[in-house]
Amino acid sequence: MRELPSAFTPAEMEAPLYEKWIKAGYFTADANSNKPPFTIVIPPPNVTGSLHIGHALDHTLQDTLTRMKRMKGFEALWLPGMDHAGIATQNVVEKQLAAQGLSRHDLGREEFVKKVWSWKEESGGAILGQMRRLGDGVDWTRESFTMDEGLSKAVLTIFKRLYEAELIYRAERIINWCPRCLTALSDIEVEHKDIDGEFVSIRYGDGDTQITIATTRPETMLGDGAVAVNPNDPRYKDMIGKEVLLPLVNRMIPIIADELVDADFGTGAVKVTAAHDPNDFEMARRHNVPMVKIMNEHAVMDGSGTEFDGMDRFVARKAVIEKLRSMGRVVAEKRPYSHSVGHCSRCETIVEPRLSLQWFVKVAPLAKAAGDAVRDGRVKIEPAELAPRYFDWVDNMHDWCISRQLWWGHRIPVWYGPNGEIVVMGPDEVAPAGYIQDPDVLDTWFSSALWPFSTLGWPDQSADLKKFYPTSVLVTGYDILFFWVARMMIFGLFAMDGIPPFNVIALHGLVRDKFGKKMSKSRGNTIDPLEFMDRYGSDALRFSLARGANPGTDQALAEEWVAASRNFATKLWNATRFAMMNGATVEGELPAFESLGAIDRWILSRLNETVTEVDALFEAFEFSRACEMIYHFAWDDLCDWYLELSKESFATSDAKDSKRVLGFVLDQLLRLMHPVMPFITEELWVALTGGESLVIATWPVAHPEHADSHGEKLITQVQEIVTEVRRFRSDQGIKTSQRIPARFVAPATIKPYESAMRFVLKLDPEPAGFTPSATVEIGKIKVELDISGTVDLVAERARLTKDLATAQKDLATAQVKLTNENFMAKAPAEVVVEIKARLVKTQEDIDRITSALKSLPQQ
RNA sequence: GGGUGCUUAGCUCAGUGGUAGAGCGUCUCGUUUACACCGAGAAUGUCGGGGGUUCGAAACCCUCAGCGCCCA
Repeated sequence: MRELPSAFTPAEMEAPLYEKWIKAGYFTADANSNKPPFTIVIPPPNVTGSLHIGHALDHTLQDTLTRMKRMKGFEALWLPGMDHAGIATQNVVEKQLAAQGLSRHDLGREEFVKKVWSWKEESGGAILGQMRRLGDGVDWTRESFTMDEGLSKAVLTIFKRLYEAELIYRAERIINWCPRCLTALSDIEVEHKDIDGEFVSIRYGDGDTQITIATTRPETMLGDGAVAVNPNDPRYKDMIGKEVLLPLVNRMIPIIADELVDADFGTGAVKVTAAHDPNDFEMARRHNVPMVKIMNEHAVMDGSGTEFDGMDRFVARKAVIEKLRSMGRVVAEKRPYSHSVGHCSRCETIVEPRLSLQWFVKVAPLAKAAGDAVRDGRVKIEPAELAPRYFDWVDNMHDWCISRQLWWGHRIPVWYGPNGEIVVMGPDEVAPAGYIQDPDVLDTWFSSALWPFSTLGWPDQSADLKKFYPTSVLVTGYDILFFWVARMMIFGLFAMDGIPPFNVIALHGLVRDKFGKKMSKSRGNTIDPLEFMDRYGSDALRFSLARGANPGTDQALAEEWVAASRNFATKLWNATRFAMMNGATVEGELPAFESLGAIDRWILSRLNETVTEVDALFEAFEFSRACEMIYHFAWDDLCDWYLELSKESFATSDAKDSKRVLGFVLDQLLRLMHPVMPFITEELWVALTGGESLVIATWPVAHPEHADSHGEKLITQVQEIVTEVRRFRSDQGIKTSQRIPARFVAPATIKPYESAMRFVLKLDPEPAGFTPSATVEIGKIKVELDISGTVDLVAERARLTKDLATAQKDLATAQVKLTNENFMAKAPAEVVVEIKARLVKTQEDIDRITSALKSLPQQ
């Protein structure tokens, strides 16, 4: 057993501990072991990203589960890695090039991709180092990257299989286009935000045939192919089938009828711009309306054949309105008009719906399977209340646009022949000579969706895949339920013959600021987890996050709370140090439970309850409640009561049994806390036990034979006595350090703990001729005190009066119930018994306090 | 507009039928040899409003109000 330094210093102690674990290879999983597997794949962070507070939470929970399962004897694998983040990464490197006045086209595709790889090697993956600081017990030997050779092979394999199953197709559709990133986006890469726009009513047509449409995007009228009204709208019934003049363009366009048009919205007539709006596109397909493109890829007006060509879309909007106004065709203008507009989730640019030829995944049949896996219970969503959100998403999923007009990513494995042939190449297949590969790459999430099995070696039937698939649990924020989770489910079920990629989806919430506000750069209320780790240690940050993590709900985080967790760590440190100084030991058998004193039995009983509860709570992903229990056991039960009540025996006897009990309790507590606070517990446990490492120690097991309700009641009484005497002392203004002669008048059951109580309360034995000047009564127990000087009668009267009022209130509540016939007739017997007991006790209290008040000397 | 959640102590949140809880903060006292990153004591709530079910409601139902999130 070695001596503990006087304080825990995270900055010095954490990094070497992590090194120790890595060197020992504790986190390296063995696919050939005969232990049952426990697998978590990390939701892959972005290669350009760094650790933010949301990661810190997500990782803390995953690490907690993995470490606990490892201690429980599972072959635990927590697999780390990153995704290649197509747009984000390409943006980073293009920015660097731009600084030198270059574009990616100056380099050419091959050179540019090389450049991205070297960026990745030099500056990518900052988050990996930060994960080490957090203490993530991941298996670095299995670190994966979506662009790795093996994972790329998985991408080619599944693409080909999906294509052959006719679940991937190419078509010209309206997609979300980012005019800045110059690529298509999927629906989930678009964020809808309300903006202050305008709503303009424009008169189309002349003479007899006139109709007023209303729009938020006047500039797109240059591409209109029709005007649509609801077929049941009496205002326009007669106009259906007629043609009106499209102003500015001077083209005649038809008036069509479609159910999609909401007669109550705007003027009830809408323009149909098939090539620039998804709803219009649908209507146009039904009615054979021509699709006129009037913008180029930069969202600059192009091909309209009007004076507006060459203008940016927003410049053109103003110009078009101005021109129409001058023609007297603007009937109404509403400004500002708040409406929802899609923005590129990467660069915030307003997305342009654009008609273009892209590759899609046909998701309906796949999504149905993903929904069913949860519906029929093969996959559990925790908390279950969030399942409806999942269903809502998978049951209404649109086809997924997977092609991206980027260079960084998995290039679409499709080759086009000279006569329009299309061939799809799997891994190791070579396209026929003269064929040209599709220039686009796949959506990053296409490869992320394979993560739970591509990282384990799929499509090869590897040992890892056999041992560790399906993964045990996916831990992630509910905010990305749609992003990765649904897609991993879809592809996992397809690729792995119907076996879902995880058994449980455990969802947590977002970390918010101390007032519960969402963190954002613009608000300036973001929290940097690295700063908090610097200041308070990783354990403190982890404990704060885990303690706040109620399933599926957001949590607030404040610096003061992380400081409080650090204080808790320090408390634990000092308690262990104190225990070791007093000879706490883990050597030898634990003494027979029945032979122990009530204080020792009590702490063992409390430990048993804590172990049982904490284990169940962690298993149920109830991190907050588990941490809460640990906190109260360690601080209240162990430090405030057990250690305090034991001090007297440690000081005056060899306390052999207590030393062994204390050693046992601390040993078990440190094991229990290790998954959440790995660093400090490791340091303490090794010092206390001389063991190799907590990482590979066994998880505490419950000791039902230690459950001791009688002992617990006894100590509860002891606690009441101590608290009441302290309260008396405080009310009387007696310093805690002042010793007071006292006499205990207590039943035999309490007698054995009198000396411990005297020690805690600084009460001296009564001298000869002891005359008490005050009495503190707790039920039938009396503590008579001889305080030097006079008793503060005012304070004493106040104390007793307050107690009397409380007792009288309790008595009244009990009486009301017991005189209620309905209550007596209908309430369960055990409740009635309880209330009756309460009545008796409060009545006794009242009698006792009343007489104490009477016997108090008058001023 | 559709869906969904929330409203409990100054702040952030637990608490799914039997006398309202925690952490942080606040107030008072205290250098008692583990710990001042500490100890002891204290104060603080018509559980958003209204109605209902029940012997009994913070909890279950209805309704109103306010706030939030997701989707469109």
